Amino acid sequence: MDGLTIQEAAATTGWSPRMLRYIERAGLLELGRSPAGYRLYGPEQLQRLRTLRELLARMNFGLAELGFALRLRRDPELRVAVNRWLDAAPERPAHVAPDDWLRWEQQKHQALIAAAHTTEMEIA
Amino acid sequence: MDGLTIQEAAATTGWSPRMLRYIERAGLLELGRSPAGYRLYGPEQLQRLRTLRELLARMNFGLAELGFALRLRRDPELRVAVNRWLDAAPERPAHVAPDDWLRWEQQKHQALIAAAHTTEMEIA
DNA sequence: CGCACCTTGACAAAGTTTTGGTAACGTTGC
DNA sequence: GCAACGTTACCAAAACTTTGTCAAGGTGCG
Repeated sequence: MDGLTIQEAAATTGWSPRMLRYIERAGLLELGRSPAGYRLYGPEQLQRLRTLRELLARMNFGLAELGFALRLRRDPELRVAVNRWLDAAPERPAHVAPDDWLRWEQQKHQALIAAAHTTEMEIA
Repeated sequence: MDGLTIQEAAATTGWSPRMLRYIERAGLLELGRSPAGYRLYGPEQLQRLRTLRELLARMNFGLAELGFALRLRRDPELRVAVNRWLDAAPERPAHVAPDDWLRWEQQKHQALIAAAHTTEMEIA
């Protein structure tokens, strides 16, 4: 059988087995199965899982959001509806820093504020 | 001054004043302000707010997700990164119903399962 | 057989987001 | 000037997501 088992995959990708199942459930990764139903992680899947880690960390978002992006590209009706709504949207990105977005409102970790790179350099 | 105050807007759109501020903060709606700093809701904004309610209810997602869609269309780097990752993704939408997505795992409201319209009619 | 792994399903601790409230202070209009 | 509204900032309850863990049972292999 070609493919690592979930525990081996966890070891080489840094995800926990629990999260590997979660990711599959979210529709973000398709896996082969052994005759007995064991998940099989091939080189391609392992690569994708590692990339996924970097992506989420680097761009600062989560599985739910990626899941929505996927849903968006698969469901034309949804895509149209969302785009239509957004098309009438603000062109000037307001004053919110690109990192913030839907993630403020937790003035608990106010340390984050320090990292704000005020996007204010194209006024004139 | 043309535009309703937040309380009036709340009354005609069905959102609470709290949520109207939240929506603005999320970058999903741009508002004019009175000289004194009062938010001003014009017909256009009111319309958008009503549409927004329908959209979220009908397509079953939330403000966070819409915020991500907005972020996605404004941040090219993010868009490219996400698309590149998804491009290597499963073409056959797995077996998950379009409503589910990242919203299962709460077997508490199992009533939802009844509404699942199994997308299984193009096998042969 | 037996041990270490896999499966799914459930419960639940943690962590975040969502939403409401309240406090402190400014504005509007009678 | 006072009542009814607006503003922001903060705290906190509720809801949801994320992640771990455990139970009941199947698989792989020495």
